[in-house]
Amino acid sequence: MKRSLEHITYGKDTEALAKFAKALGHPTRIAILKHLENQSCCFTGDLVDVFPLAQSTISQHLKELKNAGLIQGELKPPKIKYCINQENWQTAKTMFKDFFER
Amino acid sequence: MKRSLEHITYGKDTEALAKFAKALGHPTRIAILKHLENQSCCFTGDLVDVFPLAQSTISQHLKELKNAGLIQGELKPPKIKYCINQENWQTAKTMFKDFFER
DNA sequence: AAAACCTATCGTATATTTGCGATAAGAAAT
DNA sequence: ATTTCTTATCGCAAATATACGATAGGTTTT
Repeated sequence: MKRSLEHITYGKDTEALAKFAKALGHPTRIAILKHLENQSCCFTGDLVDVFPLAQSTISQHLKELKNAGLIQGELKPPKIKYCINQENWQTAKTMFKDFFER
Repeated sequence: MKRSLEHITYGKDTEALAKFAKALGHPTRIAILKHLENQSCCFTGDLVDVFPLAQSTISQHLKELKNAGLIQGELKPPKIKYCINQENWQTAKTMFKDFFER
């Protein structure tokens, strides 16, 4: 890349929406979230059993969802319970809604 | 990648939602769509003037949005008028809404 | 203390995305 | 017919994403 351009920035809302969308832009992550919607919460191991993916791969997807703020992990030794981050979930919901409503 | 796994497939809706989300997962594409929402339609050249990106880059983003079905191009020689694809827009809107509603 | 269990992280390989300039392709105007 | 205008596509380079196995880190159990 010859990105000499000084890193274009957009409005805060534009960046935020793109970030959420990016996190949702992989079928595995959608599936994980749908699973979380049903269970409300679950452990990493549960997902490893459900999906034909390596444990490290699942962990990586969870990390991205966490970075995007869509989920959060609660230490439940020796496991980690992942839940949907309600606050950010609502934010994302509203942002998508407003975006599509025009 | 050692993707020996025979290409995991998910439910149709999961794949479709991920595809929409992926297309939305870049700030430039969000910005383009927001622009289209205001103007309802516009030409490639308009966008080249608005964004500090090469014409080829804009064209590529438009291509991805078109592939995702979010926009459509109408031949208006010698230009091409891009508009939001109303039908798919509604589909996407509903899919995101249903996804976030739980 | 050692073993077992669960999850994150590292290192690596490959695929995809993003961006650019250059060029091609099409129609309109001269 | 040539030039001009507009957009798409090609070829390339760099960054990012995706996936895996191996390993590390932390707790609990034995």
